[in-house]
Amino acid sequence: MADAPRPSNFLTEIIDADVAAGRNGGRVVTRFPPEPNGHLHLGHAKSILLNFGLAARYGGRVNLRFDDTNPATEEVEFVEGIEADVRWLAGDWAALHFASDFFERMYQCAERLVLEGHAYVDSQAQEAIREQRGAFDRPGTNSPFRDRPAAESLDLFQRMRAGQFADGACVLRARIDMAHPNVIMRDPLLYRIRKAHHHRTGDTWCIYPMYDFAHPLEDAFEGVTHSICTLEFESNRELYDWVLDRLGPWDPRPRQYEFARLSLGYTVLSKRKLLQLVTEQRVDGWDDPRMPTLAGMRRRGITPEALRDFAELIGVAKNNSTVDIGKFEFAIRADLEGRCPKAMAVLDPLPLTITTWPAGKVETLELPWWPSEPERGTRPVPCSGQLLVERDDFSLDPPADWKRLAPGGSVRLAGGWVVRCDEVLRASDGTVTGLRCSHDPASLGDGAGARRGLGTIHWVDAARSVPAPVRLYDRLFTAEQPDAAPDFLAALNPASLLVAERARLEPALATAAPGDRHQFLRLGYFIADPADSRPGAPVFNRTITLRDTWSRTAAQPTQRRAARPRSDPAADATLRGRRSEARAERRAVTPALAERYLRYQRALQLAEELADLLTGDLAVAEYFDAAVKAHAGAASVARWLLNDLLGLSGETPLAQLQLSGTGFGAFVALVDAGKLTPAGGKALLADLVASGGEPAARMKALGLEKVEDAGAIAAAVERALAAQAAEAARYRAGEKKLLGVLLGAAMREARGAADAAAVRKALLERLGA
RNA sequence: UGAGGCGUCGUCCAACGGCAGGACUGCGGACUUUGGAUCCGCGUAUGAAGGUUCGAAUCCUUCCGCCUCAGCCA
Repeated sequence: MADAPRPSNFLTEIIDADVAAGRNGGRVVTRFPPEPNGHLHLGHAKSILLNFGLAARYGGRVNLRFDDTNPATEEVEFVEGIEADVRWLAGDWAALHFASDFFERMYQCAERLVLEGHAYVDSQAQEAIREQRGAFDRPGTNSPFRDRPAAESLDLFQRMRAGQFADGACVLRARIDMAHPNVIMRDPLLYRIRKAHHHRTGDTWCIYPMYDFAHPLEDAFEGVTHSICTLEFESNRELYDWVLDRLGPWDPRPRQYEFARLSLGYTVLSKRKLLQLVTEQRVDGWDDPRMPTLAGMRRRGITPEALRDFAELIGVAKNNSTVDIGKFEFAIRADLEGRCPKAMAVLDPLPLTITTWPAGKVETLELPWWPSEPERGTRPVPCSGQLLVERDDFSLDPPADWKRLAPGGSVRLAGGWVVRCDEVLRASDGTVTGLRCSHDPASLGDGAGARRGLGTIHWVDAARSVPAPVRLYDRLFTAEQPDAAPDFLAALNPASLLVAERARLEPALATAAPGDRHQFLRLGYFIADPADSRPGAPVFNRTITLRDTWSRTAAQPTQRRAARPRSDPAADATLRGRRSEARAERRAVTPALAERYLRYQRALQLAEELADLLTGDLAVAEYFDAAVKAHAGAASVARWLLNDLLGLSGETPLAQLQLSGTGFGAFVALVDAGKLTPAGGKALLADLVASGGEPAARMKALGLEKVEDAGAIAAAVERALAAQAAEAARYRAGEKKLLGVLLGAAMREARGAADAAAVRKALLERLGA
């Protein structure tokens, strides 16, 4: 399993491309960068596994780095906890780093920024800086200190370091652009004064770098190639690149990528809320088995392997999504099923007397730890005429499909005999206090008296079982989305921890070592509590119940959710687009565009929509003009430009393309003259955009000239059918939807140069349709 | 409102112009000395509209919806 190929995702695609391109010399270095201000949880597990997994997959390295740039909230206790958690989950890292180890280098980088005019010391108060930042739709304003001489900023910055200013008196800011559309880029803070004791550097520093300055530098110092973080840092990437671009050169030059953080049903995964649960004592500490922390899950009995399987199950993408908790539970059960020996315990005992049992007789059954694989060993299980069974397994008034004990009914004792309930003992208040049963001595063992349809229940011997508390953990929240409510504590499950104080274990479980796991037959998976359990005085935690198809039929969660909000087509049709409006506004202030907008419609006879699309940007309009000058077919020039060229050019402005407007016009002329098929046209255009050249010459060089020769088309069809023999057979057998595949293959054989209708006709004839 | 990102079965993830697939859940069945496990079967999903194309989840346009950003937190 460990060697199974990990599924690919958008990150592996990026890295595949990087490795193929030889970027960073083919190296792959990742990092997991926690801030030591809390304990790791399941969300971090996804990130850890991702970073460790990527490093392993590409033969690279992964570092553990503590992002300890804020002395106010960070503690050594968390450093130690996090190291233990990461090691438990993912094993060893290549190198251990602390951001604080880089403080001197970061400071030198900051001085360089100041010297080169990219940063300045701002002596304003926090409130002034905040007000000057502007808003999403309103540019900010410059600080009065923005243009103070570099030498003055440098002196101030050095005095900040020397401790000559109080907290908040001044800050170091990047000089970028207070009107930047990305608010993050409006002269962000780089350093602040914080006269606090740091858990590693003590009182050496009184200025500390901000995340946006420190993080890219830490990555660069460590030689990280792929810096993977969560989606909310997308806006910060621009600043990440800004910092590195001004302080390089770097080798490797790190790049930041973002993925969607994990969100899980019936669970909260936010440090703040988890901390609140702990401080308000809603749970018993960070390692309470109900907590989604690594420490809690470890104590709950969940294994690192289960977590790895889960991470693989949910994948990695950029969609914000909430994973069904059932998926998590599936991963846990699947893992535990394979590793837990099975034994018996009774949580809520009900005495059962076997009236037909010889008085005083005690028999010892050798029962397999793994019923389906008896060769893996057995344990002795004592049995007498006085047993204990689960109270839930008896019903005075059973439903029709009841398979357990009921008055007059029979059931098999797991690993033992079939018993029949002859008499029910009840207290004066009606409570059932015991059962009297008769047993069939011939029903023990394989095949002997086997009876179909009989239920099986677990049991322990009354005198020879051992009492032990068993903690029954359940979901911490009753709402699937606790975060959705104003107060997530309202969704706390009052029954998330129930203790079975009267539980009895079969003797073999009494000596379990802390951390030992077992399946308790029919009840679930349990672990001897790593902290509180002792051999001889066991305490068990329930990791998870068994899948239960019987009880779940009672309370059925509704499968169908509220329909996704749909857009209203009628409204869509009548609404004018914002982008369209933006283009109209640009035309209103740009006569050159307005003039073209009208001319395209009148002189060139273009539809209004096309004219609109072409006149939102002067560069596009000019490119179009040049093309039309070279080839008068305005409508098809417009169509090819808008539908194909814009897609192919991507981020590159048209003016910077290898293919000039004139060349593009020449290209469209070829298409319009019928020298090229549309498919061939697309292939040629892609080539021209990628590598330039003269259209007609490239067309000939690439062999894209339209093929009309029937013989050539027939040959292409033959080659396609030969290559797709299996699909062709399936098509002939009736899978008509495969025509597309066969046609596609034939078109490719003809390099897109053949007329599609002709190929289709030839193909259908050849297939005997 | 400015910028950035994301929309595919109930849920999560694939499909990179050519057969919309896998996993979870649910349902049904087989088997069973765990109502477990195992095995088999069952799918009304591409947010909407328009365009390009022989062919669109995928390319273009427009609209709709959701998420993130205005800490001297990370």
